[in-house]
Amino acid sequence: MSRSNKDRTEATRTALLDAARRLFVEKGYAQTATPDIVAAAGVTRGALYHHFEDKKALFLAVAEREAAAVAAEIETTATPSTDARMALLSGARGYFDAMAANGRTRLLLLEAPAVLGANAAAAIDRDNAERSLHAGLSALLRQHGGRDALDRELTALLSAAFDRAAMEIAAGADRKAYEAALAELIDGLAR
Amino acid sequence: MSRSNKDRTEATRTALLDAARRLFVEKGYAQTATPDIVAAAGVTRGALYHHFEDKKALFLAVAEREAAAVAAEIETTATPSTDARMALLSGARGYFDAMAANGRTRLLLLEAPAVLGANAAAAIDRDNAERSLHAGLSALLRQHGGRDALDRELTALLSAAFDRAAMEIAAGADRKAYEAALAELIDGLAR
DNA sequence: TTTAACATGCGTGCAGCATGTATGTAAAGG
DNA sequence: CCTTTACATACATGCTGCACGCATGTTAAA
Repeated sequence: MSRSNKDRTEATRTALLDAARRLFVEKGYAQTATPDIVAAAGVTRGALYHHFEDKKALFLAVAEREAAAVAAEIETTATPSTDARMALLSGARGYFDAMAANGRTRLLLLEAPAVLGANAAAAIDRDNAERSLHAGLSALLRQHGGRDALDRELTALLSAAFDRAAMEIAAGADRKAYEAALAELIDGLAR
Repeated sequence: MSRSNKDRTEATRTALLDAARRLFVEKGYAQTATPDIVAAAGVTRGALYHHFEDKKALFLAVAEREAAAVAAEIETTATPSTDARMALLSGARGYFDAMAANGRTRLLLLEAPAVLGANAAAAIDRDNAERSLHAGLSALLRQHGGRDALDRELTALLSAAFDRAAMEIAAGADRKAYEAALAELIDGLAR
C-alpha cells in the first residue's frame, strides 16, 4: 500500500490541522505543546516542522481555514434580499450561526489577535465577514439618508459589535436578545 | 542605610510592575521572558516569584493597575452633564484620552483577554469603563423613548464599539472620524 | 536595652519541558 | 539511477517554576 506524495502531504496536513484545532480550542494556543499536537495527529514533530515553519504558522493555517469555513457557511445560508435592512439582519443571523460552531469565537476572536497580532487577525476576516458587512451597511446608508462619509468607521464599529455579540452568545447569553439589540443599532443608523 | 520591609516590598513590586509593563507593551506577553523583566527591574527572579505566584499573576497585576489608571483618568477629566447624550459623548472622549497612553490598548484589549481569559479580562473593566457606560446609556434610553429592556446587551455592544475605536485610533486612525461615527450610533439609539 | 526567636525579602541552583534545527533515512518521481 | 520529497530522531538552547539557603528586618521577652 503506497500513497502518492500529494496524498501523504494532504493527509498529514489535515491531521495536524484537525488535531491542532482541537487542542487550541480546548487549552488555548500557549498551553498547547507541539508534542501534544503531533501525538493527537499520529505523526512526529518532524512532520509538523516539515509542513509548517513554526507553531505560529500552524495556528495561522488553522485560523485561516476556520475563517474560510465561516465565510463559506454564511455564503450558502445567505438569503439574498433587495431590502438593505433585511439583508443586514439576515447576514447577522448567518454570522451567528457560523460562529456558533465549537470553538470558533475563541480561535478567531480571542486567540488570533493576540497570537498573530491585531493587524494579521484583522486581515483574515477583512476579506470575509467585514467585507460583506461593509457592503450591506453602505447599501443601508445609501437607501436611507443618503451616502455617509463615515461608512468605513461605522463598519468597523458594527463589526466589533457583531464579534462581541458572537462571543457573548457562545458564552451562553441570550441570542435573541443580542439579535434584537443589533437590530436596534442598525435601525438607528437608518433613521 | 536600611529600609523597612514595607518600603523594600513596595519598591521591588513597583520596579517589577514598571519593567513588566514596558516589556509586555514592547514585545507582548509571550515574547517577554522573566529573566528580561527582572534584569530591567534590577532584581532577580527570586524576587519576582516571591511577590507574584507566577508570570501570569504579574501580568494580571499590571493589567489591573492599568485599568485602575484608566478609570482614574476618566474620573478626573469627566464633565458632569445633565444631558445624557452629552454625558455619553464626553465619556467617550475621556475614554479615548485615557486609552491613548502608550500601550494601553495592547495591554487591556489585545493581550489581557488571551492571557487571562475573556471572563477575567471582562471582569477587570466590568467595574470600570463598562459600568459608567451602562449608566450613561440607561439614562439616554430613559430620557428618550422610555426604558429599553435591552440596555444590558446594548451596553455590551457599545462597549465593544468603544474598544474597537480605541484600538483603531491607537493604530493611527482618525480620531475625530471615530468619535463622529460613535455619535451616530448613539444618536440612532436616541431617536 | 539587649537578645533570642521568628518572619520576610530575595539570591542561586536545579529539574522539567518546550521550541526550533540539524542530520539521517526511506520512499516517490522523473 | 539520481534527485527530491516526506518524514523520524537527536540535539542545542532557553524558559518556567520550585526548593533551598542566607541575610536583613521584626517582635517580644528578659
